[in-house]
Amino acid sequence: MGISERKERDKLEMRKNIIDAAMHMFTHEGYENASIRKIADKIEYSPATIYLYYKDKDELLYDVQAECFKKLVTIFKKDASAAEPFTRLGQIFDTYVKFGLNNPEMYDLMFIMKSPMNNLDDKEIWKNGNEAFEHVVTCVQECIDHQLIKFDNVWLGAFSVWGMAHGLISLDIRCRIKVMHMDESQILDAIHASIATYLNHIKK
Amino acid sequence: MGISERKERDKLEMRKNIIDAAMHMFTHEGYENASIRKIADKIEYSPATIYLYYKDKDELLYDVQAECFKKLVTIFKKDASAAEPFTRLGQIFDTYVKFGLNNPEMYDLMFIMKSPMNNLDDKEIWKNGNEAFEHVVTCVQECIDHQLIKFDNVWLGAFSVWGMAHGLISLDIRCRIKVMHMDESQILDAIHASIATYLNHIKK
DNA sequence: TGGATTTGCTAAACACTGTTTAGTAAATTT
DNA sequence: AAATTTACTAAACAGTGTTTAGCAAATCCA
Repeated sequence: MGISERKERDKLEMRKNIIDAAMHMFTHEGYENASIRKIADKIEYSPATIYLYYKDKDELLYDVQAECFKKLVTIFKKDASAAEPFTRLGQIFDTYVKFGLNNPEMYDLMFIMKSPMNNLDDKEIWKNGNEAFEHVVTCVQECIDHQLIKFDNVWLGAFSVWGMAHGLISLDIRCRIKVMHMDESQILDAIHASIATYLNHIKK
Repeated sequence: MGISERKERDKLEMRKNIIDAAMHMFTHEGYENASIRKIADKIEYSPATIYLYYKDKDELLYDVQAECFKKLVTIFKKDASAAEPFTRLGQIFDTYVKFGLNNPEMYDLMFIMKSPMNNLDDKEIWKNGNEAFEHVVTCVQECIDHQLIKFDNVWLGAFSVWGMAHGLISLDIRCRIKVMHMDESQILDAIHASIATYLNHIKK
């Protein structure tokens, strides 16, 4: 009997429906305005229905986050594909920064907001972020193998690179760069200059 | 007549009262549980009273943030006071990281949360953060003057240093380091190792 | 086919949140 | 002593995430 299979499909379709609505709400109206009620409105169901498919808002946001990471990984594959490892490291940096600045709401959900991480067990690995991070790890590993950067520990290298990029982006997104007398384009220049300088500093 | 002066004092005292209660609530129960109602409860006034002294929650949090920065600057003066600039740069780094990891709620309010920055005009400078940042700037300037680091632009140097430190701390505070198979003490080691490595890389 | 049961969904409520309004009692001024 | 200003609050408004009770429609079993 294919009924239970169809129901399984329906269930997944409904979840997809909810995720899409949430994602749209999120990127077009901002997180503040993406309430369960409004998401429910968008898909023309009652708010309570969402709780039949998701235990709470955090669980839903975790799935939306997964969607965001799919986009980032796709962009990584497209725009950071140079064969030469150090060149690719630079591309990864640029792609990451561009993604963050062009999609602040997504970046927020992926790397800044508390919410979708609340449900994650302390020991559990963060599946959503893992694939994207592996891109960095692989690249850093190749750089080390070819003696292109001043790191010998992969994790340390990948973590440092990520840390620098995230620091710059998140300070900007959360409006903390106002300690300097800079307008928007100057800030952008500063971010890119910082990254270029950093790459220079770790280059062997 | 000293009456209006006393009233001015009373007004300031009340604001101090509110700030202290908010700060306590914030650091002891976390931001999520620091509602206007609970802060009002703590100082034994009605919630509406707080709105006689602050236009909204953001404005209050901005003052609490100021208090947090006072603490950071005090610690900077105490624990990052080496005369030798590059040594001091390392101390600033360590102090900053230690402060962030020991006071995640304060760090959140100072550098991650959207809230207290909402009221700030786009062109307005961020007074709260400025003094602390000037510590970094001064130190980086001295490092450049003595040709101790591979930077020639002060702002770029200070911004990069800050970006790296902030990136590592905020990824940790917001539970994003779960991409690596690490327990808490390993993460701490990774953060310190990243900073030590970074300092090594920018050292001339 | 027809009655029992399960499924999918929702209206309404609960317990919160930040914020505003209308009104009151006390302090101050005239 | 009367008028006015000040300091404060109870109650409401509009919103939030979430739960509960109940209702039709689809499905299952006789």
